[in-house]
Amino acid sequence: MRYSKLLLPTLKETPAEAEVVSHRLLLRGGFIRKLTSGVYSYLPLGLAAIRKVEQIVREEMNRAGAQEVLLPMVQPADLWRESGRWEKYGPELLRFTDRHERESCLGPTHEEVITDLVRREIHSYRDLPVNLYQVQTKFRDEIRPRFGLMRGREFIMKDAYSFDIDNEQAEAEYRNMYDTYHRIFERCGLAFRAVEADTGTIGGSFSHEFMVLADTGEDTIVICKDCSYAANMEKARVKPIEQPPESVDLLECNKVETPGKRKVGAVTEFLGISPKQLVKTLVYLADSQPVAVLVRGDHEVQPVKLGNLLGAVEVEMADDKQVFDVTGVPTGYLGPAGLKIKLVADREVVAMRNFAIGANEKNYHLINANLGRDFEVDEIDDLRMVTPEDSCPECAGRLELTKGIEVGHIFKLGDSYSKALNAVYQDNQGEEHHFVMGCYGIGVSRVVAAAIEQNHDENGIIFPLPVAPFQVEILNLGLKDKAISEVAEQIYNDLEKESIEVLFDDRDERPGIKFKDADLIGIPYRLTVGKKFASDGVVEIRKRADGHTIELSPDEAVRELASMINEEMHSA
RNA sequence: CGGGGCGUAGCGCAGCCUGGUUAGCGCGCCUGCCUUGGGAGCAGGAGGUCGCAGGUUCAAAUCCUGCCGCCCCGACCA
Repeated sequence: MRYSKLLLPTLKETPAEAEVVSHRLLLRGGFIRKLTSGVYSYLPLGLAAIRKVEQIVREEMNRAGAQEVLLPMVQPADLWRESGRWEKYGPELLRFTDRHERESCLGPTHEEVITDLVRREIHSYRDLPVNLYQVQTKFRDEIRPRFGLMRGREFIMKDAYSFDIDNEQAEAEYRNMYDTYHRIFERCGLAFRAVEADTGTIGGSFSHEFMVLADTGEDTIVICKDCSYAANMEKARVKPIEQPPESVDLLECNKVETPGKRKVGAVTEFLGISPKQLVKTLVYLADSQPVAVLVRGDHEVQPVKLGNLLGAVEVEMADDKQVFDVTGVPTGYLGPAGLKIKLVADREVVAMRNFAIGANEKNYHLINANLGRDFEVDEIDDLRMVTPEDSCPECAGRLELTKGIEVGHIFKLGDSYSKALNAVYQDNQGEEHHFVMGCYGIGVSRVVAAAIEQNHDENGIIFPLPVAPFQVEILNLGLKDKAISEVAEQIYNDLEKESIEVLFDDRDERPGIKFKDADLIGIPYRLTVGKKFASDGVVEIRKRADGHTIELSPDEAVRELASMINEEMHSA
């Protein structure tokens, strides 16, 4: 492709709206332009990168035995009512009515549609298992779109749905997809990790997220340095402590005045104890029902774990006023003893002895309180966030917290959708069973953003070869010099003959501009034809990632590039 | 939705507080000259409903009211 013919409007300055690096570079590099909040147009370079990811995804999905389909984006409300999600899904589902007043929505995901298709077309165990996927634009009316392609309202997603005869087969397919996802992200040249994840609103029994490791990621994940355990913070288990504490004498529980001491730090300092000897009482609203949660003073509640324990969809912390309305106690002095609302405790609290709690009275705390003697709780579970001080729940090894960008998510769905939509097949006895389903998503457009978040420097993008819009960029720095231009043209033709994807910067621009643009758009290999050819008969190959430069004759350069690229593409 | 901020040329901004000529600056764009290994230089030029609608005023980018859009911080997710 000739640069002079390409719509590639690079920007010297960063548009004010872009905060994160991938957003900035995608805008500056002329990959995308915003139409409206969370909705972007893909320009040729942006599309090329998207296509690269799509191609890898298709090859690996096909290899894994899945078949590609393309499902409608506009979906009837009735189908969503059947699954119960018309009510459940919330405002993220963009709803509208057509001219006949039929209610519809824009597909944020396709469990309903695919299950409907399969229930109509597949009736026999002989046609199973089946895994159907598509690559399609999804629309989710995000509360707050941001970060460019990282969290748009409209985005390109690969979603796959598997239908199996039983759990065993479904789990085999889940593993198949787990392996396939590993291959996909490896081929994309990304550093990533599969982590145990919460199943969220899609539901189902277990699930993994695939996280691209990048400091700018929105999710915090926990990985074990000593084994393969990795999990999303929402899900990360805390290793149960060895039971129970040596026999400690239970001291007498006393009320002490703690004037104005509300925060854990202030209270413990005042009392001369460690935050580990205090239990804090936090009030949450779980589907609007108040519940008090007990955790050790230096720990944090993990709301998703709490929601799972309570079977609640929405869990939020109560504000000071709500707390007072529900308990009659100002925040800072809440305690479990005598509280009238539902009370749950983190597992670790059980092992504590003689600890401090709020007295449920302004300016007072209780010391030497003990669970079982001074108060009871309704339920006990792992409810806190893990910390780097915890050890791995699997191997007791060292844990590390890192940031990640979720680019893929796989779920074992079970039969929740097939039951809701009454999707059944007959087994070899003629008996009807519900399909056992799984679903598997990859945020294709997000993968491109994540690749940039993970691979860039101060000058611009450094694309991994497999997802780069072009593999090589040729700079002709001697446009007015016939000999130089002829060689540049020759190399361009030769590389294209080798099926190498090449962008040829043949613009009538000064060298500085070409170099800066080349760095910005991040094509992995740069081949410069300039005055060194005139003087020494050599051209220059430079690797964007490490700046490594070699000088070769034009013929050698073509051969060298072809072999480097081939090797790199096939080593993954 | 709650909290904060912004809307002036394609992009980045100044001007607004304290109303008053042809609304500026840098980058980009067009023409010519010149230059050609890291976003050159000179000369000339095009480009603006000052987000929209009302209002106050002799006079509004500037003051007031309402609306719209966008960005950032929290709850959602590929």
